Amino acid sequence: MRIGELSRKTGVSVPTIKYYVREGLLPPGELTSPNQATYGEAHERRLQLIRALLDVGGMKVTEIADVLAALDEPGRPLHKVLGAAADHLGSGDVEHDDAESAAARAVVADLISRRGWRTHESNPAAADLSKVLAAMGRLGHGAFVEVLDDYADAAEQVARADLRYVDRRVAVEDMVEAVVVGTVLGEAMFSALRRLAHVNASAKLYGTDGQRERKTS
Amino acid sequence: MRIGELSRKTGVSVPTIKYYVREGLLPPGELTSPNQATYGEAHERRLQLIRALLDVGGMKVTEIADVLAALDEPGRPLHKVLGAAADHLGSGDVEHDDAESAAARAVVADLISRRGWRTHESNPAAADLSKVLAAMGRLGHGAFVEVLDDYADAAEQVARADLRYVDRRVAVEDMVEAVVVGTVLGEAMFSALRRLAHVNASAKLYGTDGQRERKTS
DNA sequence: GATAGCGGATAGTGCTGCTATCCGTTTTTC
DNA sequence: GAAAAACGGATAGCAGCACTATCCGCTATC
Repeated sequence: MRIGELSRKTGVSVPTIKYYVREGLLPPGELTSPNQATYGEAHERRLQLIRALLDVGGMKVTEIADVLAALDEPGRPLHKVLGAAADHLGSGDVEHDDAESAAARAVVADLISRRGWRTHESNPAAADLSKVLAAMGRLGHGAFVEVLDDYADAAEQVARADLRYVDRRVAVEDMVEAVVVGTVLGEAMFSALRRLAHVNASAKLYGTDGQRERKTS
Repeated sequence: MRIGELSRKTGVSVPTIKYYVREGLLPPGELTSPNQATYGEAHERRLQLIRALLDVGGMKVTEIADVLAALDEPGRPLHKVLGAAADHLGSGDVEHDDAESAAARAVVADLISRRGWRTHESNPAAADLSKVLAAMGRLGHGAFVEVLDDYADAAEQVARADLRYVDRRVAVEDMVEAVVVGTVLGEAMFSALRRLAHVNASAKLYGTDGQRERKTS
């Protein structure tokens, strides 16, 4: 397959494919002449993965490059791949040093120990959680912690479902990719489901349907 | 309060505050002279909200402008505010017209009817969900639909918790804002919790702790 | 042998979220 | 009451991102 066909099959323009190769997202095609190359199914699949992580997962090109590099490494350390994939899910690195932040960190520490979670406050996700809670506190929505355990229950359920899916994958080769897809696209999936459930729940409560059109900017 | 103090209190630089005013995110200060203005607590709070939606919620400046404009409208139509807030959560508007998309739409329609959700396929969230499922299908992870109901259960639980929190707000004034904060920051909160739960679940299963440091690029 | 497509390289684009600079005025400080 | 700082308002510039356009000399194809 030459680059034009790859472009047609995936819907990604030829210059964009070249760009991905330059950025290390996509391995270059195999050269048959000094200036001719062929691409295989692996390239097609990888392009689909790139577009999914980019369009649906909302990842940045450099983040995707990190994930794919970790994915291609022979001795893939799972936590490295996952870490690269999770980086984009975190909040910005804005540091606050106020009372809200301290209180939020305490709440997170309590949550972790209360639920017996085998993790530590040094986990980036814990820091992100603190940031969210601190921001809520600053906005006068500190009472949101009252539903924290409901959220945690739901998160545990989703995590169990993710593991169940990954565990079902027989080949270890596919497993790492399954984890990445599950983590990144699963996030988008839950987000959409949450909005649907939200509409449903408020329809039941208030009798409105909450339908609307997508903004067409 | 003059702009310098507002800047010091919120940690937002003076030029950035001016920029937010220009973009309509923040109302201008009250003029005391042709070129002097004062700001009140409302400005301080609004700035905190802007920073939270921007840094933690990952919203764009124009999206925040839409949300805040809807929030300031006298006869706030809740679904309009929510819609503006939800726009940023959607996936890109990339249209595919393949078999995967059709199958995904069917799965979504089935899910909605099976769960008796009071919504319709025309809901943007339903379209987003279809896009996610279609992308998974294209990647050979179509089997992920097997955990769709676990996700939906969790989403329902989170939606119920959100409504419970919002319902607790006595003043209707604060309610709309509570919905926005709950929707946008709640998303970030769940994301962090999911990652924590993920680490915990895989630690229980595989005995690893999955700890890692945040990339410092 | 013409024409289309190719690989590789470099430069440019549109958008986003600020940041820098300037102006003339006002407030503060000494 | 003079110097310095801060201010409001306007315009211009910047860095990062995800491409996109153009050009080159070469190659596959009709």
